Amino acid sequence: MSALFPTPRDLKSASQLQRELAARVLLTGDLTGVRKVAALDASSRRGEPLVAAAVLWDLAEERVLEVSVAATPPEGLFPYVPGFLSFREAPTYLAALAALSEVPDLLLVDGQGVAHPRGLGIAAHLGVHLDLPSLGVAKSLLYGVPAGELPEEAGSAVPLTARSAQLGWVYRSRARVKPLYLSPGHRLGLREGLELIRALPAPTKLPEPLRQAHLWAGRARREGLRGRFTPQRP
DNA sequence: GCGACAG
DNA sequence: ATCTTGTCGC
Repeated sequence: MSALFPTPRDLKSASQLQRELAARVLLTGDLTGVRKVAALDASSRRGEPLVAAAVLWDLAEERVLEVSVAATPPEGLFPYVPGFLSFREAPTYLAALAALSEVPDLLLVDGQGVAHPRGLGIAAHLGVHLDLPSLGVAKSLLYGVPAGELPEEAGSAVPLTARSAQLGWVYRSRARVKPLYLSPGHRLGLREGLELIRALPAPTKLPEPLRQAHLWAGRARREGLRGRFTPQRP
């Protein structure tokens, strides 16, 4: 169920590993058969466990099916270094995913997909590791250049580019809010990634599944919650 | 050498 | 990521 997630001993070997895994990334794939997505987010404070939440979301019914929470003690955490986020957060995400009652069809991850200096943001890393389609949804830019001005209207998007190639999209989920940075992680096309995000409800800047994951991770950290939860059906 | 830098 | 009061607006 859960294979090894290698933790490099330094940033040199970490970069090497990223380049190797980036070569396995597949940037094609559509949404056929994608019914349930798992949204992942984490919450942490210095000196405390890092808490991750996985929210299983039903695309057709537009609702949370279940939530799982996992944590990793501070001693076992890779430090946060820009460009190496997956080594810090992915192990806890894998634990949260393993605690779900079923395997999702696609991962929605808070962070970059292939819009990364070495082509392996956390969404791409998780996608390749689990061999699952994945999409990165970041709240700020790490790598790449927006191709032009982003219109103020909700739903607008402009390509996110680097070295004359498109890596993802700068996307406006709501009018007059800061944009999101989308990039496929694995087994998903650029257009399909945008299509998926546009199909998700977005009452706020973040698409609802990710907003729920954010809320659960924060609440779980503050209240010490762990395990699996099944929200009441309306 | 300098600036940038997901969460 | 987290900390943190008030404030503006529906």
